[in-house]
Amino acid sequence: MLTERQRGILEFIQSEQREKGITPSTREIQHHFGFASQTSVMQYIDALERKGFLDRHARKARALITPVQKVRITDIPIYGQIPAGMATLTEQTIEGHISLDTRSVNASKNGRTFALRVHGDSMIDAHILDGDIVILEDRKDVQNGDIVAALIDGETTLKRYVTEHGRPYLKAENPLYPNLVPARELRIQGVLVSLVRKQIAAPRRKRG
Amino acid sequence: MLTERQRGILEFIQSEQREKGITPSTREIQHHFGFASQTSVMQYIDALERKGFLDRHARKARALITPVQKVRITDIPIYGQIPAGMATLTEQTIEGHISLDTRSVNASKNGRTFALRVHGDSMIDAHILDGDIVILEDRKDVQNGDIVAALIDGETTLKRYVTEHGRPYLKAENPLYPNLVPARELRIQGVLVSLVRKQIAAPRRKRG
DNA sequence: TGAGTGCAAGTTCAAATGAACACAATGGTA
DNA sequence: TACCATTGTGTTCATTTGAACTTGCACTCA
Repeated sequence: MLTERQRGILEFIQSEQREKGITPSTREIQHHFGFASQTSVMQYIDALERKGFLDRHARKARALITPVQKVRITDIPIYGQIPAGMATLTEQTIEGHISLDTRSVNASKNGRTFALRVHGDSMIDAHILDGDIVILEDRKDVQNGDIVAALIDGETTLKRYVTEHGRPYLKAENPLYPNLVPARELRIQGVLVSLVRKQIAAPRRKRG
Repeated sequence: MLTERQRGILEFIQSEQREKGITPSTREIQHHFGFASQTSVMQYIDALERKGFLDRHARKARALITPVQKVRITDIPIYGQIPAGMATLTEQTIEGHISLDTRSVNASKNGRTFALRVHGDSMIDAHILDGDIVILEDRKDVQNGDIVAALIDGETTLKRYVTEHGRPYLKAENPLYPNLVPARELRIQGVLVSLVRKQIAAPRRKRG
């Protein structure tokens, strides 16, 4: 699809974006490859754009969008708790951020994506551990069997959403924890789309 | 630390970088905030740089480096198999890439980081599932209890590294699988540092 | 043989862009 | 009071930078 030279140009642009954080100008590319004319670079950029390996913001400096940028990193805020609904998700309650490329997350474009740090082992049978970071999406279409973050007694907890005989309830994936049948409304805050676990260096026990 | 306006400017720069992939020019920032003069923006950028919230490439267009870029995303290659040792980890065997910020991974600076897609349920009791992506590091200091990728019978498998009476062996975290005591040498390819799970939308079964 | 494509050089332009300097108002602090 | 940081305007300058047009060579394909 690409010629040797074209691939070289694209890789140089990408490596500069990754290492320096900025896109090289056409002259900078020119000098790196030792071209006598800047026009050569323009032609390569034309070819790369035509073949779909590059997007360009016309007449803007250093404005080449390569797959490095395209696989947009979503900078997801990590919350400790979501006490009073999504409205209170302010900057203050953010514990940190996590970055993932969009392919790694099952996230759709619509919903807002956020993350929670898991407390406790109530979802251990779903293989979600204490300390895991779960990526959730503020979505409307919750389905039977989805793992969700819900507001119960003023606290956000992670549970499996199950409907039985048309009535929804929340199921813990640990026999030690009871199921939760909502008395009134059920406030779903997000649906699990992805999970990130930072492995601890020296595990104390093999199983819980 | 930052004034309201300064934070607003920084957030605008970051949101443009995230959404459009390119850093706004000083004039673009000016027009977004309705300033009559471009100098105002220059002053804010000065302040942000002085306070350490921004890095600047002098005299280069659209060359502001914000924390969005700083938390360098490590573009980790995902391999399906590592048959014949690290030497054969060529571009061809790469299944894809995954991006994580360096904080999310336990990765040290020394070792090379790579990823494997997990096949099978031999590590189910360590809560590692079929289809999970495990992030590993090519490290020398393997410790008792670490989960490692090792080469066994020409195939890469994920197992727990256990030493007993001074002799190392590989333990599957599933009673259905046998332990593996190496006859000769043990080829450790990487130590588990992190894990990413892409949640499937509609789970068919709750447990294996 | 002619058309098309990739590659490279030379030249010139206009716009985009970072930067500098002068001036001024405000609010807090030493 | 004097000093300083913050905020804002107005103006000007020198580069930087993308872009356009031309010419030339080599190679492939019809």
